[in-house]
Amino acid sequence: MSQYEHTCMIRGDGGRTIRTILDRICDKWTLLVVATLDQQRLRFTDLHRQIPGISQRMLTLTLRNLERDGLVSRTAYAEVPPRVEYALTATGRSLIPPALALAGWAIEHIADIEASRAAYETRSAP
Amino acid sequence: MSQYEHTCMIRGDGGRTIRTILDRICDKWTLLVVATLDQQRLRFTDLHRQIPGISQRMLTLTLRNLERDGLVSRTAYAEVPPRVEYALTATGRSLIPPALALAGWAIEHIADIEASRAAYETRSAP
DNA sequence: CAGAATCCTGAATGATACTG
DNA sequence: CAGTATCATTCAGGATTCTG
Repeated sequence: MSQYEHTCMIRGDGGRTIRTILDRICDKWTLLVVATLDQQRLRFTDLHRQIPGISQRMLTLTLRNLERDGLVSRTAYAEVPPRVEYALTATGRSLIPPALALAGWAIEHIADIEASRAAYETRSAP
Repeated sequence: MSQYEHTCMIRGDGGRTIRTILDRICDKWTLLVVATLDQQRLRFTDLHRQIPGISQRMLTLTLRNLERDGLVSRTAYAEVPPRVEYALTATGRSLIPPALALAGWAIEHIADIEASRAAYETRSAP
C-alpha cells in the first residue's frame, strides 16, 4: 500500500482519531513525562526534578491524564511520609516508538525549518 | 541501540527540540492540512472544501505557518480571478511517515484509551 | 512527600464582515 | 478567488498558597 493511501489514517473521519491522540500527547509536558518514565518507575518528586521547568500543578495534571488514559500506572504506598510511584503501562510503552519517529524527524529537519523561518522573517520584515 | 537510549532524543536539551516540532504540528489543523496536500497540489478553496470544519481564517494561518517553516510551497498565478496553489515541499512530504506512525498508534490504541477513560470516570464520579 | 485550591494571563480558535 | 481585519471566547498553563 502506498503512502498516499495511508494518509486516510490521518484524514479519515475528518481527523477525529488523529485529533484524539494529538490532544493526548501534544500538550506541553505529556511526551516529556512519558519519555522520562521510559524504563524506570519514579516518584512524584523525582519526576519533578528530572523534568526541568514543569510546575507541580502541571506535573499532577499531566500524570492524572496519563493515568486516566491508561498510559501510566500510579501506585501509592500506605506509608508516612507518603510514597507514590509512577510507571508506564504496556500501552504507555507502546507510545515510545512512534514518539521517537517524530523526534527523529524533528532532529533531522529542525535546522532546515529554522533556516526557512529566519528567511521568511527577513522577507516580510525588511 | 536500545529504545531506552533513544529517549534522549525526546528528553535531550530539556525537550526543546521535540517541543519545537510539537509546536509546529500539534495545533488543531496542521497535520490535517499536510495529509490533505499529500500527493496533490490544491487551491485555497479546494483545501477549504476538503477539510471539514476549518474556518478561512484558520486555513490561512495554518498555511502561512507551514509556508514559513518550509513545509508547504505557495504559488500565486497573476490571473483574474486570482489562483493560488499549495503543495508540500520535500520537507513537508518527509513529515508524512512519522505522522502515519503516530496515526497508526492512535488507531491501534484508541479503543483501550477510551475504555480506560470511561472506567476512570466511573471510579471518580459515582 | 504528594498533592489540592485558587487566581490570573496570553495564546489559540471561532464567528463575522469586508476587499483587491 | 483568496484572502484580511476585528471582536469575542475559551482554556492551557504558570504562580502562589495551603494541607493530610
